Amino acid sequence: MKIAAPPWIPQSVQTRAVALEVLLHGPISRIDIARRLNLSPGSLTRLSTPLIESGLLVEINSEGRSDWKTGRPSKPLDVVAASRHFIGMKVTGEDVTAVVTDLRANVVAQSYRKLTSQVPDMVVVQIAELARELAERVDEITALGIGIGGLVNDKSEVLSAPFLGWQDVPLGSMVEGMTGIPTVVKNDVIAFTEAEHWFGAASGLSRFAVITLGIGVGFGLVIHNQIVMDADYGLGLVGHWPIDPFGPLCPSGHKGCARMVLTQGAIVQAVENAINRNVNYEEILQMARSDEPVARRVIDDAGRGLGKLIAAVANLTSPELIILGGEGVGLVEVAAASIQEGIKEQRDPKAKKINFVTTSGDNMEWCRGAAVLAIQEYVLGRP
Amino acid sequence: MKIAAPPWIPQSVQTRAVALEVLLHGPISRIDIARRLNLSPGSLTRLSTPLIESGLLVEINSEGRSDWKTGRPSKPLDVVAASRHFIGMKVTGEDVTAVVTDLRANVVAQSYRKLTSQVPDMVVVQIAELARELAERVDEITALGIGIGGLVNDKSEVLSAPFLGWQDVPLGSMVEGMTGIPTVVKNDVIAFTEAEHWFGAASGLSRFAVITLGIGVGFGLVIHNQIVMDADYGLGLVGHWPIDPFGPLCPSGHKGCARMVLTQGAIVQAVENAINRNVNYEEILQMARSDEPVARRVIDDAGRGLGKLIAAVANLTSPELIILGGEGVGLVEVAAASIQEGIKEQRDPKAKKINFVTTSGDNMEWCRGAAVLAIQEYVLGRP
DNA sequence: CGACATATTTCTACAGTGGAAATAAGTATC
DNA sequence: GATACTTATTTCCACTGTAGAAATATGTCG
Repeated sequence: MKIAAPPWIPQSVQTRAVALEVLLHGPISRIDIARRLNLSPGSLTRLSTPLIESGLLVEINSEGRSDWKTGRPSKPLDVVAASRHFIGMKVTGEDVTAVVTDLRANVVAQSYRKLTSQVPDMVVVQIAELARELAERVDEITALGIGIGGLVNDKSEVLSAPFLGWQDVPLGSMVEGMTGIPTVVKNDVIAFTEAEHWFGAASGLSRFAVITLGIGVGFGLVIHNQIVMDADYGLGLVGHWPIDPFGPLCPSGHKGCARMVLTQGAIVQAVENAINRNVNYEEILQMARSDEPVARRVIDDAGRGLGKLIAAVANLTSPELIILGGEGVGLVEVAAASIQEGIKEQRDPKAKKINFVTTSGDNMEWCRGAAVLAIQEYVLGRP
Repeated sequence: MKIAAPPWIPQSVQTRAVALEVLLHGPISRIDIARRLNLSPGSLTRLSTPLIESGLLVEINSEGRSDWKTGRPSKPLDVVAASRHFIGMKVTGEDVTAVVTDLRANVVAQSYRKLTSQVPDMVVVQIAELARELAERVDEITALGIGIGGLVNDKSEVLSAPFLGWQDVPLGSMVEGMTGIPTVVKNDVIAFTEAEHWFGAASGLSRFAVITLGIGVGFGLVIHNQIVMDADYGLGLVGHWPIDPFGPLCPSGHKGCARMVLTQGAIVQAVENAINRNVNYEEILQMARSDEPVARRVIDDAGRGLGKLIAAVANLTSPELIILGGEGVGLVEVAAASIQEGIKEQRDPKAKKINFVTTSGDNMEWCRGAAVLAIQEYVLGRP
């Protein structure tokens, strides 16, 4: 397992800016970079040359330039995505899922480990084993990112992780100590949001929101190109969002809050209570599709609630896009009509239409998000 | 009436940054500016000298430096606030209120005019008269800002202003043409928000929210030091915020939305309906204070609703501060307890306490806000 | 093939920066 | 009151990174 990697070209602020521009905005010509960064063409030659020589960037053939014909064709620059590799891990109360990605967060390997214990020291051992296993599959690993549901401080210390019963666990430094790989730990929803921002549906947007459905309800917000976060981030405040004044009571004494209406657990519970037998989430979605009345009703209630939440987010933060993700995102397709109903209830008809998209709902998305944490740490350096 | 004013020192980006730092963060020593802007002390001498020579900045005596004793005392720099004057106007369906302020948005004169017509051409004539009248009271006017309730495009064109029945009125250029004063027009809540950001309770904060109560319910949001705004801004989307599922029906068919619960008109209406006589808003607040049951109930319902709205804003946007303003802000003191109740209903007890403050509720605040639009336009120049 | 259009490179003058050292202006100590 | 000390500000200089002009590269079009 090789860990060291060529350092990101930290030379000047502008060199970094150029490299970042190429990383985020794909193959792009020098002249376009110059325009985006307000630099002269001459400066761009100066800045890009050492990046190409170092092997981080390459010139590629422009090929199909449909809109332009005349003039010297540009030689777009692109990052050599495979020149660095990163590990991303998602830690839950039961298991650790992990992927290896390249610089553009493309997944090149993955693995999984069931937790045998929730004691921090034991978990760290399993994380380290998993990291070692994955590191064998590529030349070298540059950095490791871990996403975890809970309150995380300063990219390393887990202040509280309810699913693991953790309190004040310096996970980042523990893993770093055991693996030797530079490690960054952050909240899982933040990781997911950053991944969408850099390499996902929100690429290029400066203002968007993320709502994740799964075990809990997560919320991420990017405004003016930066994630919005404070010390409370990770408590899952949006899980308390009141959706149905007559809904089930949550442990905090709230009636019908988001986590009691939108989560997979809540939906399964509601249906099971009514039909008196065990079903799983996917089955419920299927039942709703074929208009089985109980499932249909529960799904529609959730859809309407989600619509109201979407509208609330849109009304307060005006995102260009809302991304719906998480394992429970299957709801969105089945409840499409009731989501629109919910939106309509809370949104001025004169306001512009709310754009939203769903992600695949694949569990690996969380790992990819964690890998993006590592990529960002590597690329942006100490802020 | 003199209009021309010494131009803001637009020389270099950094010179502007220094001037802005002094404008916003009051008397401040060169060394502190250097630290804030990440510049060397030497650079600060270079940058500040021409600003002092031009008369925009002055050295003042440091006087009481309570925390430090030894070393050469600093000579803090301050802007000569009285060196420029600005007009700020708030236009409603019935009247125009206006103030003259200095560079720090301190009010030095004010005036008022009842609108004799709502026809754009006539309104512009009255605005121009008012501007001329105010301009006589100071040496010269640098710029004019107008705040208006509605959708405004590009600092000048009013796309729609329901209270005036306007549609696509190029108010900015009309006023500029008639007065010769550089004019900027924006939404009134944005103006209010910017004023709080630059010179009000949110000075120095990078993330805060504003909720205004009055004829309508307004919402302003600043995140990462920039106002959050899109093309819909000015529609008053937060006025549709659902507060009471059993509340009065609004013209858009929403039940108990914010404007039907929180506005002065809604509160007066609710009380009058119950007691069968005419009362005004201030009387109702007084009645509630002495626990008159109808007023108490209406005020408490509004308070609880406002609390829920405050909590929603806090849950989604994590502001460092929420500022409550507008003519109807008297509600906040009288309904303090029920506001806390409303917050409690929607906020995780583990989340940190929400900070909020109220402004005076003086109508002049809107004008001051409009003046800040003019100040910003002058200081920041074309962006 | 020559005219044209656009991208990229080369070259140069120069503005703006950090950093060291000097200077200024106070307090603390004896 | 002299001296040491502390911090703010200024002076000065070497140097980096920039824009901008001009040259060059490389394609399309007629």
